[in-house]
Amino acid sequence: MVKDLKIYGFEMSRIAEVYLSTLSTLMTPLGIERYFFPLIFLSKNSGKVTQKDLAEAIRRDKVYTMRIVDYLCDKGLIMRKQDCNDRRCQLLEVTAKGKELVPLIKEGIEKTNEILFHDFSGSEKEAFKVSMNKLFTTINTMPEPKYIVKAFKRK
Amino acid sequence: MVKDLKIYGFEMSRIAEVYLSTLSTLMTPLGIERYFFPLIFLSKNSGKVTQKDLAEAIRRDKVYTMRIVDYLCDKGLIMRKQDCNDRRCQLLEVTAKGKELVPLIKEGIEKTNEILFHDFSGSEKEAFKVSMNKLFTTINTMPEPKYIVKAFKRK
DNA sequence: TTGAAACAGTTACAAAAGTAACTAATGTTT
DNA sequence: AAACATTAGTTACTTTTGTAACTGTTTCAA
Repeated sequence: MVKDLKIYGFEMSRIAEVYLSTLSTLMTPLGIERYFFPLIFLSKNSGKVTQKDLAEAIRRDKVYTMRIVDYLCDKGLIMRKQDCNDRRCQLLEVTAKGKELVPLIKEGIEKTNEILFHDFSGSEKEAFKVSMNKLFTTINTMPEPKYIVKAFKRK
Repeated sequence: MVKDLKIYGFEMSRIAEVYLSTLSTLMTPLGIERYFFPLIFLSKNSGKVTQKDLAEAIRRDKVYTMRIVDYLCDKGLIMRKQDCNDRRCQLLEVTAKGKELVPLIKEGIEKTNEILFHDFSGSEKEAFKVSMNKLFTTINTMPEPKYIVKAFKRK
């Protein structure tokens, strides 16, 4: 057991990097290089969510989230709209261009999954998905103050 | 199948982040906040490898690798030693202090794994490890030019 | 043997991400 | 309703990471 010890964090960050850069390479010619997950989230909730809601969905701070929104606005994929009820908020609306892109992103994801999981059997894929969901649930419900800190501590 | 589509890259990068920051939190009081994998690699090959070798092992460019070496040197965990045969190279040697740290890092990894995989059965853990190895092998043998680019493209 | 190419490592600059302080709007308390 | 606290979003600054150009050394072909 000790002999087989694994630093999953190291491998995972490499795999995630390759995963996202593969997807990025596939999608760049179509007009979006990153922030696929946020765009998909917004397309499901177009006009109904604020930056704060997006920040919660992607579990990132509001500055990072604002940069994503800036990026997607610059690309003409979403728009900020003032919320009439609360002028502090802005509702995020996916444009026609953004909506067209979503199915293409999903194709890109499928293609990326095919590349990376090419040697996985159907049941292996299924088991892996279940495991990832478990891990994701675990990290999203962890008692923050005890162990978890920001991505990396500064002094 | 399409309905259950998953952007693994997004989840993985979050999981990796939490994983490494958990480990970081556990290890910081002991004198090392990051670069656990490089130190473990170097401890297995103390005095026998160069920065280039380390760069290959962690699959990173040489500048990033140099920064890791700087960090570990600053902490007094490794030392750069001129290679007499080739004065371009420097052999990386783990200090006594560094060697003492390695088993503590392994304990930290075990503890981190326990936290993150607490709801995994033995066979689930085993299957997950196999899957991660497969993925890691896949990304390390991928035909670079076709799909894979750097972590993120700049213009 | 010498001059171009390759190589290990470093430096310097550019882009991205994190942190904290700020602005403007809304809520709350007395 | 005035003073204070809270909230959404932004700006400004710092740290980290990526990229390219550079230095000194070695290799190899003419």
